[in-house]
Amino acid sequence: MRMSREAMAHHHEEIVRAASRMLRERGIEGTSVADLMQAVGLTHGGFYRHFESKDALVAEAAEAAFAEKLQGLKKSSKKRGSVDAVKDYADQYLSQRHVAKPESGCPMAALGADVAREDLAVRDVFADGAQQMLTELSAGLNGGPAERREKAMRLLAMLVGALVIARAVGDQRLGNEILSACRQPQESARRSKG
Amino acid sequence: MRMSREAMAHHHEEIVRAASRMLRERGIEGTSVADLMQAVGLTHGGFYRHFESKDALVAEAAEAAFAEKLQGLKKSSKKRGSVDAVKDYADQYLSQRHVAKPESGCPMAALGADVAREDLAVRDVFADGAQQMLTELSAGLNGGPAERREKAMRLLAMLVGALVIARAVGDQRLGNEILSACRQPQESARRSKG
DNA sequence: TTGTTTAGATGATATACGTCATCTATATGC
DNA sequence: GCATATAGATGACGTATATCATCTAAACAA
Repeated sequence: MRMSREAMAHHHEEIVRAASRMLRERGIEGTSVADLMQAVGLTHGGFYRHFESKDALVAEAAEAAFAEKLQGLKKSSKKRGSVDAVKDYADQYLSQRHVAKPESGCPMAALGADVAREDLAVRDVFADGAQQMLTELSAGLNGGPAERREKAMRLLAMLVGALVIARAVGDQRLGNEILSACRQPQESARRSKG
Repeated sequence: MRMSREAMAHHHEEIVRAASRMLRERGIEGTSVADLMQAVGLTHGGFYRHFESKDALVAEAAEAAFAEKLQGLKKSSKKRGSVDAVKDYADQYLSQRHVAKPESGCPMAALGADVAREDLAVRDVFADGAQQMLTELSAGLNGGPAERREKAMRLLAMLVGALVIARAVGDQRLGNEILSACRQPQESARRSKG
């Protein structure tokens, strides 16, 4: 039966929210339209009134996942300043909790490999998200603009890679060792010499 | 019809080799048993004479992919020494060619996220492969044993993350920028001050 | 050489998937 | 209030999947 505009908008939101979590947890191919709709309390039939295709949903869901992560980092920056915010972000990023909860975690680590095989629309969302993330991270690093951007790229790459590896290896000891090796940034070399 | 022992061993090898490439290119869920067998010139029927399940194949194929990569790095180490071998490895790792050719590339970047959802057998293969890779990389870095291992972990994480991100973003410019930001190791900070 | 084992081919089964057609009950426009 | 548009439910279609049963021809053991 037909729903009100608000009800439909609400459903749309809920579908995207659920998808952004389910996709990160199960991967793109592991997430079925029917399962997703059921998770929202609907049946599969209405799906195509909201999205042109599954791919279109993936793009929206990825956007939502990035927005969620960026919002957190931006809020934290305003409260504690960029430097501490970035430090905190890295620490939380490299936590066992993040390893265990991909559904609320970084979309690049959870979906990066999958997205590499998707169409341009989704990959553009990832490019946008990565750019914004780099801007936010570089604000918390020191050096000139170019150097800060370079550092942000290296930091982001290290974070994503550490998480991917820690999740892939069944060995928790190894995973944790990698996380903690990456937890202290470039400063560790300097510190260990002191 | 029944094949000779050697013929069967040869087929087994070819299936694993093809799988190790196809899995890295298409992902685990994107690789079907039938497609794989067809790529080797066989039909799907014989598959279960070689492997107990698709998961068992994934484990063997992942092992083969790691072995291939480790062999290359070890050979290079013996020829040019560990330090140059690791530098070369990082440069090749962070190349457009590697971005474009996942089927012959790093299994961690291509399959890490998928493997995180697989059973322990496959994840143990990944743990083993990562350990060996870390040993090999640390030999080409400087510092005490503990520091070298830590550096190797940070390097490996950065490499994997850079590749995952570069592949995910459709934007080639951004991808290349990230690759080149990661290409020069910790030395870049020192260099830029000189 | 004969009998047995078996690798691979063929085909089937059961399940799952994305997408679409149709139906129904309700929200919206007049 | 009435006519129309439509969100979601139901069900179907076509395709794809992992796995298993059966068949057959060839390799191996005796």
